Amino acid sequence: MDAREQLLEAALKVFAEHGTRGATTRRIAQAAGVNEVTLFRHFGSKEGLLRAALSTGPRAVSFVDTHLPEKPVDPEAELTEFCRHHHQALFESRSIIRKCMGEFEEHPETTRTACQLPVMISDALRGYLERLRGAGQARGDWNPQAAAAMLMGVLFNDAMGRDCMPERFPYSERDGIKHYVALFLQAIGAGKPARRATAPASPARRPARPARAKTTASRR
Amino acid sequence: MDAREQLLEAALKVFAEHGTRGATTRRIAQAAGVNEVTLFRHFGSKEGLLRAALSTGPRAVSFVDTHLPEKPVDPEAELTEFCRHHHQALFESRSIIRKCMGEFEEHPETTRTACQLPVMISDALRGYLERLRGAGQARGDWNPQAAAAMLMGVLFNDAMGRDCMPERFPYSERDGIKHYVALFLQAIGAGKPARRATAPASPARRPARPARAKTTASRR
DNA sequence: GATGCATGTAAGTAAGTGCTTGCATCTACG
DNA sequence: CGTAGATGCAAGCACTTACTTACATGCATC
Repeated sequence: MDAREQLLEAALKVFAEHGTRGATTRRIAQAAGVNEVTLFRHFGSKEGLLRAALSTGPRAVSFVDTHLPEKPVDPEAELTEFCRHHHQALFESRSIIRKCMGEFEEHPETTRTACQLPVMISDALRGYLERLRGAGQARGDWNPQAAAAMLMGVLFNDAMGRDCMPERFPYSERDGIKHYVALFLQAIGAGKPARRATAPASPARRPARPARAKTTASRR
Repeated sequence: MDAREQLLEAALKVFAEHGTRGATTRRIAQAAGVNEVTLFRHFGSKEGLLRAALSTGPRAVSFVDTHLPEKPVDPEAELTEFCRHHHQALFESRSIIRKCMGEFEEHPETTRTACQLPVMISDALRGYLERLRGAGQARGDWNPQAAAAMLMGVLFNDAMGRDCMPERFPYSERDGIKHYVALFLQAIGAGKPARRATAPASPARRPARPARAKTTASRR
């Protein structure tokens, strides 16, 4: 309603499509349905508007809540939940993320602020993985930071590549996450124990794993 | 030497720094040490120059050789080799890759051609993983496409994020790859079997694994 | 020495860009 | 009613950008 809000919203949208250089004041004003002069009256300059839009927008779009519990109970369910939310957030903001990445060389400071969020999420995931292993729900001497990078890496890769190279992601978003989580659980030694797949041998018992609070739904 | 070559080289460099819109003909000509008019005489238009530069440049920079053998022998060594090369290629071209990604919405066709390479590499990796499992060197019912996405995802994530969010990658490039490969081997059921994590005991012999053609260097 | 070819130089054009100015209009509120 | 503040509108300004034109220069080859 308010011209100011409309401008912020339009700025974000035009920026996502055309980047800083392509987001001309004329284009933004038109997208906002507002006179170009009003833009300068409110924000002083194009740079001011973009800064305002980028500092408020993505903060609202994304979220600090990682959906990872303090005390791990059901790693598969919890990681799936995390992946779904994180992937969705990435996919929704993919245009803006790509633009920010592309402008890293020219506007490092803008990109830096945009990077704070993934850094925080990565930290949260790393902490969760450490707790998981501490509680004996995962085994191995893997590096938690690298493991976090691995999971967030696939999600990022999927969210960024799904639209521009669909051949690489023939499965649905939902199935993809299932596959990623299953692989990841194996990687951190928290996967399903007995697995006869191709070469069955002895389904050796796996060490203590606390009883599930709530079971996960899917299991193929 | 040749003005044409200098222009192509300069175009690629300026594009990597400023993107399509920021790569002005003046800037490119100056970077090439050539008169601006010469640019138009050779390539007709800025678009023509950029197209020529982008179609020759990255093809030379990257490589189709994935370093993955037809017959898997030593998965750890082979995947490490693959990761090193792929990561290095990604990291070296990170500026151009970021720019292309950022311009996907505006120039989908350009981005599409840039995407052909990762698609091919992904296919090669998927094939390798299938062969690996077929030969009994990996176990589990994981999805090969998703597994390929997982490994390429971390590499991509690392190569793109290492400079703009170093907090997320506190380890060296080399160590990172070691961690990723170790995690990945576990994920696809090709990791080291016995693993007492924090408390090492007997360096128990590992079960049948075909004799190494060439041994890998490091082993932590 | 003459011809042709690649390049440099100078100038200019039309369009777009960020931003400003001056003035008219509308609306809310005393 | 009157006034103040927010907005629209038209025009313009200084600058950049892609691209063109016209002409001069160097260099190799016949």
